Amino acid sequence: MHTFTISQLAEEFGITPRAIRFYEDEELIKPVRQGQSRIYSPRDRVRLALILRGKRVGFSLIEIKEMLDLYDINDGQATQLSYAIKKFDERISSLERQRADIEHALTELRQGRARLEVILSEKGVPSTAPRGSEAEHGRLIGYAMTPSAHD
Amino acid sequence: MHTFTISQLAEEFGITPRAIRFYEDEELIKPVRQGQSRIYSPRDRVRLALILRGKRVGFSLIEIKEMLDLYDINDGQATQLSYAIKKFDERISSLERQRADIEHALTELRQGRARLEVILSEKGVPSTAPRGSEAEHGRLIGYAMTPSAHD
DNA sequence: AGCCTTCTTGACGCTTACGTCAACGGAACA
DNA sequence: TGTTCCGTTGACGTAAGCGTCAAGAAGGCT
Repeated sequence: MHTFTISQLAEEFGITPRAIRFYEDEELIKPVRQGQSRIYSPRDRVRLALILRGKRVGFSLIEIKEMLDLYDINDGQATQLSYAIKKFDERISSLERQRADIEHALTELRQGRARLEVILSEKGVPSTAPRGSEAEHGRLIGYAMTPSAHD
Repeated sequence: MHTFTISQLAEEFGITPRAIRFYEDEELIKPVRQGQSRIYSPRDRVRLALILRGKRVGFSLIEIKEMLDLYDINDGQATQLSYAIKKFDERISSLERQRADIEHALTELRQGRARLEVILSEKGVPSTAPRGSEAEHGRLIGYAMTPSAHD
């Protein structure tokens, strides 16, 4: 079966071996040992990909560990399963909210960009190609924005 | 005009005064002073909301500060405007990617949840109401997942 | 045998985003 | 006047997520 060294994975994912060892310290991966060297299986590689994806969407390593542990459950008791489902639901809600936040931020950024384009072209320098919608005048986003972002 | 104290804003947004003062140290907000006390305007309040939204979507305080500074530009030079547009584009790309990651994660979480439901009901305990799609058998996500999450 | 490269295990350092005292300053109220 | 609440400014502490040496083992090349 195909295996990987730590630096192979590090290069493939654009991280350092140090980071990967750290994930092992935190018990997110457990590669087998050949002598004292670490040997990573395809399964370990997938876990690493999941770790990095988790990080990108804003999870802490501890949260990622919890989720990976949940992924590994396939013989749990009913109570454990219910707990897992609850965890998943929490995670889903959190992510849905994060997605909504990102939509908001994207809308604002696109408007801001359009506004900048207008100012720029008004100065007689039609440079960068426009990317989104039309723009209006007035101040850049800012105070007009609806402060709907409470917790 | 309506103003706010630090603890009013802290309570409204579910954070501590300490955090708000920290944002001031990092120059993300600049409330006026009445004697030695801080007085927050509605504008400051909106900035605070933007800071928290930025945090939720994974930006660092420094990045948030940069963006807030960009929002404040309305008389910049052409070169500065171009730079700002570039920054916006980078931000937009980053956010679009993050959104895609979240979509992936959500899909996987929903599948995982469905799988857990199946296992649970097979055990004869039809408890929680299903939330999304159908489910299949086999291992929970895990190794079967396409490791497409590279950088 | 000597050297290079890649791996290992500590161990300390650093940044971010605050928490947590400590000590003090005013307004308000009995 | 004393106490009780806000508020303030340091200053130090902390958790997360690694970076960065340091020092050594282990294999391969010449």
